[in-house]
Amino acid sequence: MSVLSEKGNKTRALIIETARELFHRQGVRATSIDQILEASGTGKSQFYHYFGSKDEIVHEVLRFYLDIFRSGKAPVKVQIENWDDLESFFLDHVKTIKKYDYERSCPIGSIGGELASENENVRRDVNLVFEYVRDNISSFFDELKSRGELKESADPQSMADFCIASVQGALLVSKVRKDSEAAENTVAHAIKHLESYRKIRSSDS
Amino acid sequence: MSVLSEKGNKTRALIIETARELFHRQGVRATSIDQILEASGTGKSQFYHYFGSKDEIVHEVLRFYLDIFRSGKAPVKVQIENWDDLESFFLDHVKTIKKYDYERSCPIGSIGGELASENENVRRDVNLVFEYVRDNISSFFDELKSRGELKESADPQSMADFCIASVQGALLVSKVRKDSEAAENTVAHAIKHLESYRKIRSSDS
Amino acid sequence: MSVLSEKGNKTRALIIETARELFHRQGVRATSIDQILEASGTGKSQFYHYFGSKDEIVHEVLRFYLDIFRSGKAPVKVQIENWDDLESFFLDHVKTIKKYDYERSCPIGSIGGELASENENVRRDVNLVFEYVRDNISSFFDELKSRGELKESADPQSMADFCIASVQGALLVSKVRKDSEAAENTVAHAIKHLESYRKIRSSDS
Amino acid sequence: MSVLSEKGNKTRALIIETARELFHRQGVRATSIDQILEASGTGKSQFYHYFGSKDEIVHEVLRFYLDIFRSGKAPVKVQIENWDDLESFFLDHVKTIKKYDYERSCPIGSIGGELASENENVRRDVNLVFEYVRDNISSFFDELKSRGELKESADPQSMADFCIASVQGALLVSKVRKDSEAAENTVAHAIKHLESYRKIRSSDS
DNA sequence: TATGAATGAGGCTTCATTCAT
DNA sequence: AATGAATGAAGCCTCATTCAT
Repeated sequence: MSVLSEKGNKTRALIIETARELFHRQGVRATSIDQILEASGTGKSQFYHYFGSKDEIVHEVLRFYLDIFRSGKAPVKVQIENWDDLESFFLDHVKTIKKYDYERSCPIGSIGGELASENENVRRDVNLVFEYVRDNISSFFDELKSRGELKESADPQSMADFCIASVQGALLVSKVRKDSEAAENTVAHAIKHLESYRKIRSSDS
Repeated sequence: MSVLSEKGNKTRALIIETARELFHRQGVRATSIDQILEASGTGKSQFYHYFGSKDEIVHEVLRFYLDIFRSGKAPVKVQIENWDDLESFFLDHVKTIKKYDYERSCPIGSIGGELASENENVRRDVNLVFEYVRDNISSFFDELKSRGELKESADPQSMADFCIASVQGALLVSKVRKDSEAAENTVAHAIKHLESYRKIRSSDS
Repeated sequence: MSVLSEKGNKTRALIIETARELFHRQGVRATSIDQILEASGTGKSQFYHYFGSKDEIVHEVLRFYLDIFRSGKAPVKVQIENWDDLESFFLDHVKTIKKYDYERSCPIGSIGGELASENENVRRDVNLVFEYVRDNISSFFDELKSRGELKESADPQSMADFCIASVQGALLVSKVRKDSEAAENTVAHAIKHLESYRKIRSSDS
Repeated sequence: MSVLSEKGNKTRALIIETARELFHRQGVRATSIDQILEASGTGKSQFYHYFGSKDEIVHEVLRFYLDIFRSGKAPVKVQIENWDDLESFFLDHVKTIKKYDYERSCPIGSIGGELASENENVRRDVNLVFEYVRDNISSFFDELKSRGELKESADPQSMADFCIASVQGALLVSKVRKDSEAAENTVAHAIKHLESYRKIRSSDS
């Protein structure tokens, strides 16, 4: 069911995983196909046996991200059910890039930043992921609102947009700064802002 | 005083300006030196006469951005003196990318996103610009605070980080979405959040 | 008896037929084995089960052509028995390429043109077909001559050479021109020339 | 004025000449760019300094042929002024391929045969050369006719088509046969046929 | 007999950079 | 200060063929 097991093929999955890691570490354009194959220990033209082009593997990588978000296997859970989940959404993003010593930003957003202007398909793929996340977050706010736990002025969609953009910005700036400070500050502000829309503060948050 | 007039050389300035535009439109790696030269109508080795390498022109482009921020000639003013200026800081960013039909994000942040991981010098150059902007914004909050116009809980530095990150995120997401909505929503929330730190609302805001 | 039924194998026949069509449409070098397999719906190593190499399938395709000429199943009959047959030989060639909108030339001659210089076996295979056709045509002229229906100056072999070459040239030029005019003009002249060797004009021509 | 001196560049001319020779010897697809560069002693990427693609050098080679026909520097003169010239047109073609031991056919026609179906630009380029030759030949017949030296039934255009096609066919078949016989027979017949349209036979033919 | 994964050479093209003039 | 030819490494991709199952 997952992208990787779709053809039950290990090599294919290995190539995707290797590409994903390299794209995240150094960007798509900075990653050559030879590099992917060398890093994955795969022979030269296996790549084109499984993927028609470099574009296609970018597509597969983005599909992979959408997939792990959907299945909840991503390092950041996007199925937000309570304020704790929302806070984790922000904090886990920061925690994740900490693993890479703040030398990387969001693997999805960075692909978008690099390629959206030159490749419409990639732009759409990235957007699909963003939309999935946004829909999940905005559903949470919808839910809250319908339960009367959010101020009337709160607009779920716009708040979800704010969540995604502030996280993207936080990660991008932390990469440029090579430290966590800006990211931590940013998400702290974001969380505080969102909570300002709460009407009643439940004890579980 | 400006980077472009430094050597009183028009060709050099033209190359920088052309490179800047192309880097913004399609990214640094996607822009070849040949393309810069063709677009600027300059000959092949003009480039290597003025710039030692491609890295160097990236450096010059980033220096240019720092320069126009310093001289106030940038499309977005970063010398914030009042709440209107702060609001303009956000709105002008959105207004600026509207000119490009939301097909571009921040020209500085995008260079950082693309190259910070592979080129430490570029990372530092981008960071220099971010720091300049952050210092200006945080000075404004410092000033407010010293005048007692900001709540005690307000932390100027962290608020400035939030400003930069949310703008970067807003522009990145708008590029992926290819529309203004996410960016507008994001900056609206950001502005609202920052204003929540105001103690007294002056009539000029 | 036919090449295709030799092993009673449908897959093998299908591959040959598909290759034949693709070679005719786009040339041998322009046709990859993968393309043949995809077009024929056969698996990758089916090919190497039946054929040892790409060269071998070219050989089989040429054998196929020789085969259909021998069995009279070719779109052009080369067993010439009277002047009508000879005229048909020319006209049917033109009629045949008309089906392909004059975008192809002779499937046999074009393989020769493409590969004769680099592959001696192919050259011989093509030549075998040409010889078969020439022998048939020259037999007709021999027959006529022995019946006293041809002028003394007529040389059957040389006339047969002329037949083949003028047809090959007509088809090649029509492909380059992408219309029938040159081909029609050429074969009309060829026919007229050949008939100039007739001594008595029978009513059936 | 010639294609080769157009940019006054020796390397460029050398590449074209080398490509031309290799295309004639082994075909366009069988000739790699590396091979052209190695044979011409040129560095690897000089090719792309002068030519945008492999297609472009095919174009240049065909332009070269048109050029030498126009300037009369081709091994075969196409500016036909009398019957001797016409006869030479046929015989010189055969003489020319004799130099290559009948292992090549017409360098122009063979490019057409190989690429006309897949590359419309090449088809047009080849056709341009064919048209130039045809126009020259048909002008000769026109001239004859206007002088009353050709039978009324003679159609200059169609006769010119016949000339080109029979030569193309003669050369193609001689390559497949690897000897001169078929070509010599074919052109002899062609010449004889064309002369059958003469009204008065001058002594100089 | 059949499947498709694996191999590796080589093809076309792009690129940053250097050199000669 | 200026021109553009030359260089060579590397990038993306295609191909014929072999191997393991």
